[in-house]
Amino acid sequence: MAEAKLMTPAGHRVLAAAGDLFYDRGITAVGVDLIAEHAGVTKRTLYNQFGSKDHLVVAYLEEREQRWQSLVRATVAACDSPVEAVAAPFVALRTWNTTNPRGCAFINALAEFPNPAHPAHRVASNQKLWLLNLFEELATAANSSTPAALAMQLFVLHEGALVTQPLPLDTLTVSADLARALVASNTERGAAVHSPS
Amino acid sequence: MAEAKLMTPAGHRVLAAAGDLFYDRGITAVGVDLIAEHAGVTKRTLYNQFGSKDHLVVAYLEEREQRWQSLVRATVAACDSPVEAVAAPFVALRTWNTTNPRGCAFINALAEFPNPAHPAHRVASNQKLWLLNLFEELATAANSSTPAALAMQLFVLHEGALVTQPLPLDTLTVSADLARALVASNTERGAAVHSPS
DNA sequence: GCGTGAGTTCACAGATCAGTATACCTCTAA
DNA sequence: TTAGAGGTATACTGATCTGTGAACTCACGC
Repeated sequence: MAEAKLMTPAGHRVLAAAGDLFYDRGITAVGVDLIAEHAGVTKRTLYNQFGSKDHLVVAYLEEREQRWQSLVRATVAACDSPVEAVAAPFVALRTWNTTNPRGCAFINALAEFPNPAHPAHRVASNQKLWLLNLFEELATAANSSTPAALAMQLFVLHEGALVTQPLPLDTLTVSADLARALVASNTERGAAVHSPS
Repeated sequence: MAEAKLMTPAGHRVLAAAGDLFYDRGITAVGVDLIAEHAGVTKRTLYNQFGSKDHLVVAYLEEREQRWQSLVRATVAACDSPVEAVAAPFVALRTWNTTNPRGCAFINALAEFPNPAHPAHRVASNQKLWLLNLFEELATAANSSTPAALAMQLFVLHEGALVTQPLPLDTLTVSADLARALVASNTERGAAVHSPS
């Protein structure tokens, strides 16, 4: 991730081309020849920069991870209150979806690499746990009575909205609304629908 | 689907082997040679029975679809009340997960075949819409005030529990509990946390 | 001037992929 | 008895895959 600065111009073009192609068509469906061609670069250069396709896949996922986490953090920082901030990832997701309409790259990577030992699987898995952890931090900061349980609920809602994105349904609005209702009933002293066990 | 009866014994073995391998390792990662070997069958027989790998993939998804829908319907039928039946797919999912611990085959198929024109994409997509439709029917039968909105909420929760299955978390309990709370507040005349728009 | 590193060109290895061809075997039903 | 369906065995095609080898160009900094 910190290697972005010391990456060569051709390396950046390769990573950009790989990003578009992997995300649009799937990782295993895209060959290195196609990536090199789209980057206007020789296959030799690709291998000089990244060593192997697996390493390129990891770089692709880490690049997206960084961009997504930056967006979420900025959205959290822009919130007026800690309570509002708990639902910030849902707001960030709405922004994100406008430029990333083909579902979640990490979920797709988990599907394409079921083996937990595969480096791409680990990156994607860690990304999901990062979000769950963030929800818990935000819930704690908002004085939730049961931050861990609330975080898990929000996490499930978030992933549900993400994974149903390829379908012609507006699930994001549904899940974001429900998330805000859960946050409200779990932080204010109002009547809770459901007190998480 | 109805062709299961007129499938040859070798054909059944092929479909069974393909089912295991596709589900465990991913579809594109498994070649026809491996399937034929695991089925104790010649590649010629595989092609005589299914014509192409794509057709075999479709048969694999349809077989799982049939098994999953049967389980859900049986779970619905075993419920004592219409209100209880609305959450039946979550109960069915708990049973299903004990023998299918590697996530949702349809979500994985959507990730592996992003092209909506691909027959495997269509089968998987239709399966998801079937579940959403079932939720709406169940919600209507339980006298929900807003069955379409409730169904969408339950659907998102269900898919969220499914997609987070590869992670070491018990998201199913969380989403099932929350689902039941939503059903209760949307069918009884109790205080609703949130009235869906 | 001269070396160094980034990039190119292009050929090629070795594997694996989906799918086909040919010839033979065996059981059943007409 | 014989035809045909289901299956086996084996070799093969042609494409595509990841990855490498070796020689070349070019720009920049000492």
